[in-house]
Amino acid sequence: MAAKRPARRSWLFKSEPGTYSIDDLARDGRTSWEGVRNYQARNLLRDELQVGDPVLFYHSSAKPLAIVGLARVVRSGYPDPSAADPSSEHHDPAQDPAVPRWYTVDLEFVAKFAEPVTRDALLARPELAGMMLLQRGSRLSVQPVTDAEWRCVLGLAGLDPRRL
DNA sequence: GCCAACGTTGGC
DNA sequence: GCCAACGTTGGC
Repeated sequence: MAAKRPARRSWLFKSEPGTYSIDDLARDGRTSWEGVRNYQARNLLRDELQVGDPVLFYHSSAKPLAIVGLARVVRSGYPDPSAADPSSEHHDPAQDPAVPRWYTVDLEFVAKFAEPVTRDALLARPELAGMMLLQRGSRLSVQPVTDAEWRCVLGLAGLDPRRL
């Protein structure tokens, strides 16, 4: 029997495009996802995200609200350097330097959708009714995405999930 | 700009 | 450990 490999999991990252957009990621090619200051998201970044995991990139507080492209995890969780940097707006003065409190991962640009998959389009799909992004009050900025949700979103984007 | 939802903080 | 106050997120 083949050795069991941990299942690859899919994720959704939220970002306000005025802060960091899919175009910024396309330009940079790769970025460190610094500044997450929520323990639930921190736990995912630190413990769950693995190199190679695919990521949906969502624009929040934007027009339109939409999933706008794809990224990939290229470095798994490591201590967020901005937390220990007094000059950073994300500096956490309460963090003990010896005990990192916040974590980040590195993302690589994969694709920008030809047309954004809008929140309205997502809401119109019955099979996405349970998607975390669409639950009221869901504020988590890093969210797990099921395989079925992933396939549905890529279908809405006009992409074949099997070819990625 | 409003406000619901939710997380964090701090007094007790 | 409870819980009220407060701050933030983010859709509308």
